[in-house]
Amino acid sequence: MSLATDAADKPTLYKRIRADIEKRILTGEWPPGHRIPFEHELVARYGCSRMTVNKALSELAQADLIERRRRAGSFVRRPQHMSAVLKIADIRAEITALGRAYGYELIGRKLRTATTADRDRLGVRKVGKVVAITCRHSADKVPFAIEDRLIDLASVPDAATADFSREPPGSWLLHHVPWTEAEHTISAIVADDRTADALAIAVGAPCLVIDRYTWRSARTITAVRLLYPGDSHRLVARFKGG
Amino acid sequence: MSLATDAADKPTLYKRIRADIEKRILTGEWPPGHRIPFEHELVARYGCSRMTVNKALSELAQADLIERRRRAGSFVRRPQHMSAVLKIADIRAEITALGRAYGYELIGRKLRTATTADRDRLGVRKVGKVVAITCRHSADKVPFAIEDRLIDLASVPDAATADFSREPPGSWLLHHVPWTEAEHTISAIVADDRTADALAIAVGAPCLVIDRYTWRSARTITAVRLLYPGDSHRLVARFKGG
DNA sequence: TTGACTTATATGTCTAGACATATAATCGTG
DNA sequence: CACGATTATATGTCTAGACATATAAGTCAA
Repeated sequence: MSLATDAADKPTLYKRIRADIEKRILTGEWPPGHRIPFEHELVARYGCSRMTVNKALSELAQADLIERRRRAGSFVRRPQHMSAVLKIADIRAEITALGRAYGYELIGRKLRTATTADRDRLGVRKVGKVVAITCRHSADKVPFAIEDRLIDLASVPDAATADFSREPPGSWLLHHVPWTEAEHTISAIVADDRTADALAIAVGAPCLVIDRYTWRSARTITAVRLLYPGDSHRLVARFKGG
Repeated sequence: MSLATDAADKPTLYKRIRADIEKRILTGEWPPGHRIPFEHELVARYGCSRMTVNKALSELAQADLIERRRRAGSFVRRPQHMSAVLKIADIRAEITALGRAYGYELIGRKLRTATTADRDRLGVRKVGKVVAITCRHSADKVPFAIEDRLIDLASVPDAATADFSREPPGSWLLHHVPWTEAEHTISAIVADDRTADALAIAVGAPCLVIDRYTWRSARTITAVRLLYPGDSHRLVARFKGG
């Protein structure tokens, strides 16, 4: 055993190996495309078993920092695309996290057989029932966002009887319905009369729009459009890359 | 040695174990907070060694689907926050991927000692040199985005001599400078005179704004503001969760 | 030159153990 | 009952092997 570089291993060995390699990649010492030492070389360098270096390299591969190719070796991945993790919290959580008082108001709720427009929006072909909800979220009594949502009752039957007059549909869905995939589209618009009125902003003021579609295994659950005052709301996405 | 459920293991064993557990979580059979069987129970169920189930569980933990607690067991994580992966590609790649002709035009480039405003924007305290660049990206001759960028020369000395009259600074940086972290802020504004003119849109039209700050190990590299016509540009974020 | 076959090799997966360590649960004591 | 000490236990890490498998590289014949 006798480690080549044992230097008081506070963290565990495989973590040190992983950190060592990560550092060289992130500093640019090992640029994209560079071949990382073979497992047997790292085994010799760190004086450990192959399973240990394998664990370190596997985690780096899972994090997309390196690419492993049989017989060829492991290589530093090139910064494929700048991808960012956008945290889109439940609105209530978002507001309370800011230390502001959360307010919620149900504006409208309709249970109806899906219209052509509804089916188009949800991306379903079968005719079925849907719940359409419009509501307003506020922070310290100031309008924060307008939510316009459609829920497919074929996927979420419980939504027909859920009480959305007190609990926002977003929170209810997040806690009652498991989802597997979703898609956001972010765009900007200017407020028309109705929007301006609902958000208590001027007509022609900028608004940030988030359209979100949520599925559970290829089955649409809900489609929602969130409207935020564009000058006061910001989406923040932090990310890491190589 | 004699699998309890061996059923023609096309994928490898640990992958099947991982997929089995993942499925139960995603279908809601094991809701957030549910305790996953102990490793020794899974060892008995699948008739394999502990390292194999450990690998499956470790990957699920790395993917944030479960949480592991010593002595207590492994638990399904509650859907903490809806986090989305926002792919923000290099603009040139984004446009060519749409099958449109990419156009680039350098509007202004200045090398100067950082002003107070520059230092504030880059988040640096020391006085140093910066490069300020303004340029326009277009798709099929139509203005697509206006880029307003500041590069810290202390972090990226090569940027002083790089030729940004032909290559967009975003592409150049992505291919020449490794980065470790970045932050995006997305908001909406309405076009003022200068913006409207540069994007060939009407004054008062909505614009999507992306402010991006990029660092390499706590050191600011660049700050950029991208302005898109809000009605024609959309940011798409797909994501998966539990 | 090209295509088909062979070989060497790096990674992929797995085993049957081991000791370390954090911590939930229990037990004892003031 | 409250609180500190003890114990049991599940995960965390690691080893020294093994065989599987994809594939880069080399070999040879058409």
